Amino acid sequence: MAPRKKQAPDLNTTTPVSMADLARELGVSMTTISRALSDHHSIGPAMKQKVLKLAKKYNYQPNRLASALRKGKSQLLGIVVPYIEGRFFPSVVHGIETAASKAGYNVIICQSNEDVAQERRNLDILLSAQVAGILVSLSRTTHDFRHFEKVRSRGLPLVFFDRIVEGDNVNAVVLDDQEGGYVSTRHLLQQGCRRIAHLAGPQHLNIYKNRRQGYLDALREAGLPEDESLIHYSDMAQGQAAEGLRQMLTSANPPDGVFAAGDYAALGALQEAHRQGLRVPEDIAISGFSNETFTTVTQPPITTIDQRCEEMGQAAVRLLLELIDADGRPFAPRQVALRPELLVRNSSARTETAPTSPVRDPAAKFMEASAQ
Amino acid sequence: MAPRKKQAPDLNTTTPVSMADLARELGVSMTTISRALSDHHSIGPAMKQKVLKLAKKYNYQPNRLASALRKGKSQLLGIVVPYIEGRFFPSVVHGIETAASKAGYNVIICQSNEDVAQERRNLDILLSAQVAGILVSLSRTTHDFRHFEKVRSRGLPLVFFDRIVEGDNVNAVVLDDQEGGYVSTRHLLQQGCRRIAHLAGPQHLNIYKNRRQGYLDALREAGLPEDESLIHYSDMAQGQAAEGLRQMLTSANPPDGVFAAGDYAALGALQEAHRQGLRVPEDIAISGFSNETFTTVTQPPITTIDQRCEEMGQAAVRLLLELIDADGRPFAPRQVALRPELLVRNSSARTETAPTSPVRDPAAKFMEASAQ
DNA sequence: TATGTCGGCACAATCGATTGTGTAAAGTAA
DNA sequence: TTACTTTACACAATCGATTGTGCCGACATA
Repeated sequence: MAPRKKQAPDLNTTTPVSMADLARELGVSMTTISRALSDHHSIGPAMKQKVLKLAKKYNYQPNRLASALRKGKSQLLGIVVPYIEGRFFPSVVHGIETAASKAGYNVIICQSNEDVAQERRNLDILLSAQVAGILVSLSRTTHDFRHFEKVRSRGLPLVFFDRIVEGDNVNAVVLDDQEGGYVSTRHLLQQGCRRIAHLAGPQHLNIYKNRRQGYLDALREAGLPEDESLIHYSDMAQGQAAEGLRQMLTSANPPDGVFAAGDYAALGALQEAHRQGLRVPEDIAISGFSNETFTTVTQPPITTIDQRCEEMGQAAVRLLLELIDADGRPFAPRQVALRPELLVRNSSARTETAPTSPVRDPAAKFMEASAQ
Repeated sequence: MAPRKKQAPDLNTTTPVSMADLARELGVSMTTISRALSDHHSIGPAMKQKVLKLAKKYNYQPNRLASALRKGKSQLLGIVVPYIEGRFFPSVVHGIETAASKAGYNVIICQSNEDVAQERRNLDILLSAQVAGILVSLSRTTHDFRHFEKVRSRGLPLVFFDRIVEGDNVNAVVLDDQEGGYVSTRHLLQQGCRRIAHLAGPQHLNIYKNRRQGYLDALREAGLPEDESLIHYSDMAQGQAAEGLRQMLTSANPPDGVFAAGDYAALGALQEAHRQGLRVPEDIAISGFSNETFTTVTQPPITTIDQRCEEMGQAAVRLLLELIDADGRPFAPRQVALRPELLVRNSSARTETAPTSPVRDPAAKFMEASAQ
């Protein structure tokens, strides 16, 4: 029935030592061991020392399962992301894991693969794993949010990041996309651009809508008119963006700057500009969005917006830990908006004295380690 | 003492239903519930139906902690990687998570940050979390492997991937780097190159040593001499590689092809070739290694070797699951070497009829979703 | 009818750690 | 010295699920 204790089943495998083993060895109760290890006041210093020493000697490792079962809470955080690929999500996960482990938590990670059903299953799994909190970035197919009600009804801390449930009764961390569009466009204006095109993304997605709004804000602030003929809508693919720019360049009054809502679109624009024999940034300045790795290796490197991936992960964990610490006490939901960071590179820097890009080159870290 | 049951502590939070609740409701023992849910033969079909129905009605979720505690094994796999950044590790993790969840396991992920001490701590954490198995890619600073002995002594399945402990008494999955160097070089030969330079990496790292060996194998097979003046050693940074190629191009007998052991080096070579006014691939063909995202967006796109990141993750999980299923029974350690995949792109494809690159463009998947 | 077999379910121990309460002995105050 | 507090530890229940064994009734066999 019970696995035989202290008896190697096969070869030289060892069963880990438990508190009971320590207690037996010292001739005290398990209570004493447990409290000594957690530095409880009701245990004398002498006894504490003895226990600590023995634990070290036997290399005692507490069984987290047992502890979590008894306490009703594990030291695990759950993450649900659409996928772990590309540049964005891995970086956020990196930030999450780093912040979590610093706080003594470990993370169990799930992918929804952009599928609501799997997102639902993932939540169930995390619930049954008794995680202490959950971090979620929604799948694209999630339009019904009832499965999160189950999490809330358990009183389990829940924080959304990047792809969030809109509303002010949720805890969430996002990038301020509007600000990103604004600073990008303002930068192009500062470089002397007066007719700035915008390669816009699908407007039913908030991120693209907000980036466009930021673009418009900057134009208005500069006293420039909103000109729909300078805005090209696409799904942000390289080729489509290039085609969009090509059309605008044939007009009587072509643009002298491009704010692309995504780096692939910016790349398409850059290639199209080259095809048209335009100099970048002298004839046309270009900026993108997302700080994809390749933006540093194009000729010229592309000015872009860094999305603060790691900071987003860290901020999400901070918020989640606050919720955990609140432990069910009333907590006013909070939405955090991270300030995007403009990385000025040569695709837009016309003046020698243009602010140089801070060292946040995502590639730098891996150049010498390109083979992992 | 015990958290009050069935009593909302605060607002409208609910405690999950347990087997005991179901048992009470049906007036049967917990044994019956447990066995009915696990389809045990000693439970009648009628009772099974009743239990299943009630479980569904109350949305019963088994407490995995309790189950794992009792059974001594959880449904969790542990991953230890140096970091979750760049292109390689996230993709492998993606493959791991996908394969694991398909098999009913979830993964808890740890970063060593290239630090042995943290790698050690991570192992301890995973042990105390009672994971069913561990997947490891070594940190760069790991030269002492004793901490893995603890894992083995617990009889816990252990599989290394990519950065492995050398030897034939470990289970491991790697890319066949030598094969990668071989097929790359052979491809360049097929394109008509006769003086192929090699931008090599640090030879104390196995991956670079093996890539170089594959390069030499292909040359020998083609009856070409080994020429050290055509090999430039560096740490694979873009600038260093460019400088290396520049020197070779000034020689009396310049190369007409370049096999770079890394994509950043290949990029440096490409840029240098352009600076020298050379046409790529007509005057000089270039191929890289790793299939970094940017290789598809350069002009021309760079031929490279895909490292089968996802397949590596999946293969590692398959091996780990075999070990888990073996459950301590003798198992002959196995080392799996994945066949690299050559992606022919225009930096090396001289003929129109050159084999076109299969659709494994890492960027394609995210082009339309560049904003995550 | 007596014995044997099997299906169907309950008892109770168990995994390992936590914790409210009980209870001695030691220390302090009056 | 008596009463009271503090110190230091043990008892035992508990978290929720699993499982070897025992038991009872039903049915089959001789």
